[in-house]
Amino acid sequence: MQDSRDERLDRAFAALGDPVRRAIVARLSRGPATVNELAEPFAMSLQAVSKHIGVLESAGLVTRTRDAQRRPVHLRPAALEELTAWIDDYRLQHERQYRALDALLERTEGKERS
Amino acid sequence: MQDSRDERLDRAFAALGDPVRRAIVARLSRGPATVNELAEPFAMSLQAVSKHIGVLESAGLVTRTRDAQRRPVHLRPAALEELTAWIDDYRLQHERQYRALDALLERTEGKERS
DNA sequence: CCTTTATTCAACCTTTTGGTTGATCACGAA
DNA sequence: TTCGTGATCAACCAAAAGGTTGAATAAAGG
Repeated sequence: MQDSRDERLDRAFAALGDPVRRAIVARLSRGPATVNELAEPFAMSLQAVSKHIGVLESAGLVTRTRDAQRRPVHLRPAALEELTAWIDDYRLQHERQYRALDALLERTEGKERS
Repeated sequence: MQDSRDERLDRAFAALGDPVRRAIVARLSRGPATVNELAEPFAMSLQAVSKHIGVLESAGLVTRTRDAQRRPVHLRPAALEELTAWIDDYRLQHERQYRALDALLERTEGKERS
């Protein structure tokens, strides 16, 4: 599995595009949790939740450690940061673009009036 | 199609989990573009790109206007903002959580030493 | 009108995703 | 060693995603 920045973004954004996985991330923001704990709120098998965690892990959004038989899951805030960075990059570029356009229109109007 | 906040987030995050659609968003951050213009960089049919735009639109990330036969696509920065808001919410909560934990550990160590 | 240009609709196909169940593995406790 | 608990692996299935091609629609330009 290659791991370019684009591929990481693909997996991370796609991972968050599922309500179960977003709920898991939300839960983990309050601290690590085991698979059992994470599965508890959902009306689905433990295995299904385990798969969701696998998806989050391969997206770099969480890590798994070991504690006896348990496999506590931890949030990886750096991955979240990378996502906001990507979004803000283009959101702010768009904003700048519009400010520039407004300025241009204002100058043009000025000329037409004169 | 119901349109709860969760469903919008689902669609928006999932929409960005595709490199073609992220490239389209990146392009649109520099200003509106027609379907033809948006399709130009990709080695795929116009129809496929049109579908991608449809996905972005139903996620609320872009809007389509009309200009003669053309259907210029525009970025909707408010939707991007909603995504960063969601992420930052949990990213910051996680950070606070850790600061609180650190503080607790520090106090405990202090007691053990005394 | 007829043609060209820009785009969408529709049917279809293949791959991926999100779930299931049953078996297996890893560990701690008795 | 055996048992119970926590989690993963594997095989399978239905539904959704992402692409294709061909036909249809909308508007401008001869």
